Amino acid sequence: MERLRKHIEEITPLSDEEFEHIKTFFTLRKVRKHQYLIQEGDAVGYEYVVLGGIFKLFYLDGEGKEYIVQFARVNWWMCDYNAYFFKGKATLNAVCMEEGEVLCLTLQGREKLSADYHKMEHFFRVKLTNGYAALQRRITSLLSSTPQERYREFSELYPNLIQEIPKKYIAEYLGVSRETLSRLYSNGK
Amino acid sequence: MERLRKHIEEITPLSDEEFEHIKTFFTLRKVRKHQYLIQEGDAVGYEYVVLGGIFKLFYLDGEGKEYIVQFARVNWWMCDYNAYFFKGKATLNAVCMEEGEVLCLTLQGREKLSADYHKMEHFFRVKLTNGYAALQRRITSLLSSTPQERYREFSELYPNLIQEIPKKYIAEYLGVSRETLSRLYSNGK
DNA sequence: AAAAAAGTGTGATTTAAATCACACTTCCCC
DNA sequence: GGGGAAGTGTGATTTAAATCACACTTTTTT
Repeated sequence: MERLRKHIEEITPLSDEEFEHIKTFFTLRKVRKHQYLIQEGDAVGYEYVVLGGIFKLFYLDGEGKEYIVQFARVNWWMCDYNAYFFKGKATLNAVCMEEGEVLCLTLQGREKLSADYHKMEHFFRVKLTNGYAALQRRITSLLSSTPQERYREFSELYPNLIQEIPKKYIAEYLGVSRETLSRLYSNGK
Repeated sequence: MERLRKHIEEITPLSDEEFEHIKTFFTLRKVRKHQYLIQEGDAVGYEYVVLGGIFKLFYLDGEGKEYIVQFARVNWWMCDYNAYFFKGKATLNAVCMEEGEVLCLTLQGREKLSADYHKMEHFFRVKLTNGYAALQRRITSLLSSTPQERYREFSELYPNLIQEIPKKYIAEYLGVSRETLSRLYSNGK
């Protein structure tokens, strides 16, 4: 929980009492490899802040092919936000790729925290601001860049992830086949 | 300005005095066809709320090809948020496609409004929430859907836009060539 | 009202990437 | 520690979409 406090305080300072109350909205969950946090078709009760481990958020098409919308590591937030905010069924899946822990927050929790603490509303707004800007960049990249450029951008943005996760999944994130990705760096990148 | 009030009050009610003060942060600007609101390479001083007209936000690559990140019509917000929030140079362009009006808001304005009025911070958070969810869906679609599926999704989401803007630009939004898009609906969709 | 610019449909050709196929390696998990 | 699953590289083939080319239409501009 101390990690959560640090995370929030990167954006806004909290008093001890405030944090004592705020933290009651979060529940800790340990997650093992291959475990699902969100499953397509189910309601989405929580959003997740990663405390440790690696997760992927992905869409599964009719033929069983995966398309990775997001990876998530420590301090990343992860959810199928369409289902979560609008109380629909998940179209995305979230799975643990490397054992770790997450904190879970319900939508009511999020809204209550935002309503009760201007600070927390501010915190969420700043996080969303950053996230929105990042997604805008990702869209630009998906539209305009070649696979090799996307690979380069990715390795600059997440140099550590490149080492730690199978290239197969990086291909699924970049929107190319694993074979094409493999040829990108065996040939002259 | 009444339209702005209505727009904000879709999310949170405002007293007359509140709105009187809030509106001072916005400046009105009439925009003619082909006019730029944001130009690649420049600093991004404002974000824009559209009161009327149609706008496109796009990336221009080295060969002069356009890739449309977003269209914007009444009540849509539009900006190169990476440049705006992080005070960098624009990599995107925003241009008027059909004469109209926008309200302009500086980053300090936005932050001041958010700090002074919990309500406004709430308003911005809700707008970002919706926007984030929409971009998450767009990414899923760009990764996993075929051009024909993306075209169908687009025409369901924005049936009116389909009529009103040249198909050429819809192609640039969907990430296909205009020829391919043209063949999609001449053949059996 | 005429000229220019922008947008559109459709065929022919090229091309980048997907798919298929298979051998090899590494990672887990019983 | 051995067996199966998961991941990887590389060639051959197929395929969807980009590109090129051009005629035609519509919209803007002056």
